[in-house]
Amino acid sequence: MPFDASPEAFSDFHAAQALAQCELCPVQGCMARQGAASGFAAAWAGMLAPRVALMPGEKPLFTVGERPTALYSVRAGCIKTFTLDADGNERIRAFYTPGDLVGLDALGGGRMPASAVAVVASQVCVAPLANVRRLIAQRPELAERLLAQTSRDLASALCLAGDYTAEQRMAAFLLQMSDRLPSLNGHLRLPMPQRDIGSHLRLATETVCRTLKTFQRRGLLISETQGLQIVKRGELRGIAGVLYGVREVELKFAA
Amino acid sequence: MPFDASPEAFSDFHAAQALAQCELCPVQGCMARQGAASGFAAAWAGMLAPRVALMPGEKPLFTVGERPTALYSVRAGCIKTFTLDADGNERIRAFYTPGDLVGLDALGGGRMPASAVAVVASQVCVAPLANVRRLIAQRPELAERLLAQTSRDLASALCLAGDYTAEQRMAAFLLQMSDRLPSLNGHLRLPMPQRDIGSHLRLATETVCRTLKTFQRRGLLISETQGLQIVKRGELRGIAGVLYGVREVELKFAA
DNA sequence: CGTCACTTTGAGGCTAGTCAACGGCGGTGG
DNA sequence: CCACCGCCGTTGACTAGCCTCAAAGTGACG
Repeated sequence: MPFDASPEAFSDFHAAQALAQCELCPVQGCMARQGAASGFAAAWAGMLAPRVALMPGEKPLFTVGERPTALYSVRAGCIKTFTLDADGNERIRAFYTPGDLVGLDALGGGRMPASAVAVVASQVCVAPLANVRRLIAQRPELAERLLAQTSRDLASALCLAGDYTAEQRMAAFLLQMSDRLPSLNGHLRLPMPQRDIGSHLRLATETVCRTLKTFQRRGLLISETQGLQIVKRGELRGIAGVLYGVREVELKFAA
Repeated sequence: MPFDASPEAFSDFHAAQALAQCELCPVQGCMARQGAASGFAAAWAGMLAPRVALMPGEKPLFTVGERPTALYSVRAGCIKTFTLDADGNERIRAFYTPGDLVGLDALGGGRMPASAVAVVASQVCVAPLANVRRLIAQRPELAERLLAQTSRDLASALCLAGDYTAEQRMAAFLLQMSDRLPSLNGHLRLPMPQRDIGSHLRLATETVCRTLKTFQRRGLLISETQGLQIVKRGELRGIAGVLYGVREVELKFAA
């Protein structure tokens, strides 16, 4: 198969994603909220390098140890970042879906802390760091947005670093994905295989599978080929607990 | 004992820490490197609220769920951030030692994702967010520094989120602490009890203790009352692997 | 219709957690 | 000055959750 990830080559599903407008981009996203700063979007868009298409199995977007040269805004598809352990196994650090910024964890050091490849046919916008720096100097609000996004990533990474059971992790992961991925009337299609989910959540693929089955047996969801349907979102939230950003539980702590 | 954490009340050890100059502060830190921007340090220092003294067991620096109002630069001592799980157990998200910035993971959301208390008698500089924002508008390089620091925190949090053994975690933690804490000719004094270390590394306190003993039995370190001495730093690095930012191992991956 | 990657299921083992008990140290009060 | 108490660290025995290994089932695709 030739290297072809143009929108035409996408499935219907991905075509829908590709059509998502640039408001998805966290850098541009809050424009509407902030009103003003009308020239900002144009300034950001104007410094982007040409968009890049990525297919799974193709060349990585970047590789661990490289010098960081750009930030990447996911426009369609799904990107994963990972490192390899001593046995050559992937340790997936994060999945990035349309609207996410890839590369924020490299801004502090001189080296990429991970490699990045596409999980499915994907498109990313490339923002060269030199341009980003220049734009920051002109428009400090860009820095604030990047900072806010990095901060959110940090908060969720710190959460994932905690000690939670397989069910808690899976529940939180599914809820998160259903928030971030477009669902076609309730049917959620997970772009990554269970092996990747496990590698991200620190679970064996067998455990991922078994946990899904358990959830299904309890009627929390219906698993389908290459996807699933969440039935009892509330109960999943209860299982995920703190891992899913809901704060109702905190009232208990006062007691 | 009254609320008194003035330098005079500190032990010799903490007094030494308190004397650390403001170059520790990551916001000011790279001044020397960057040369130029001479007015920057003064601008930063000028907008700081009065320094705060904290004692363990006293009122938290901030509490989970609060609206973020400031960033905090640790000047002396040790601060930990944590949340409580359903059973009321602490889950320690991070330790902050002199030179660290606390609160970066709150910049993206409207709520503090954790509470913060002192582990030992500590002092922090308070940088009100309103002032920070104002200063960012004037001096974009501040945003870049905060971004770099947040990015580093993110990279290390993503690392800690991975699947590693008790020994790997402990080795990485000890190496990190020996980098960040002042050591008196090789003698490293850990400010936090083993229970806290375990809560941070997702290990039972018994496991922390056993792992330390194992390291000692192998001659990697000598554990002392309230501290330890690292003997074979190289071997500890080998155990920590990717968790400690050393990249030598990567050569193996090429094969 | 065969291949291949992914998913599913079962059996067994290991890491680290839990539970329980003890020793040491520092503070506190008689 | 010493007995007491509480926190912390230490050690052992047992347990549980999850991983490993193995093998069969399923779907996508050439």
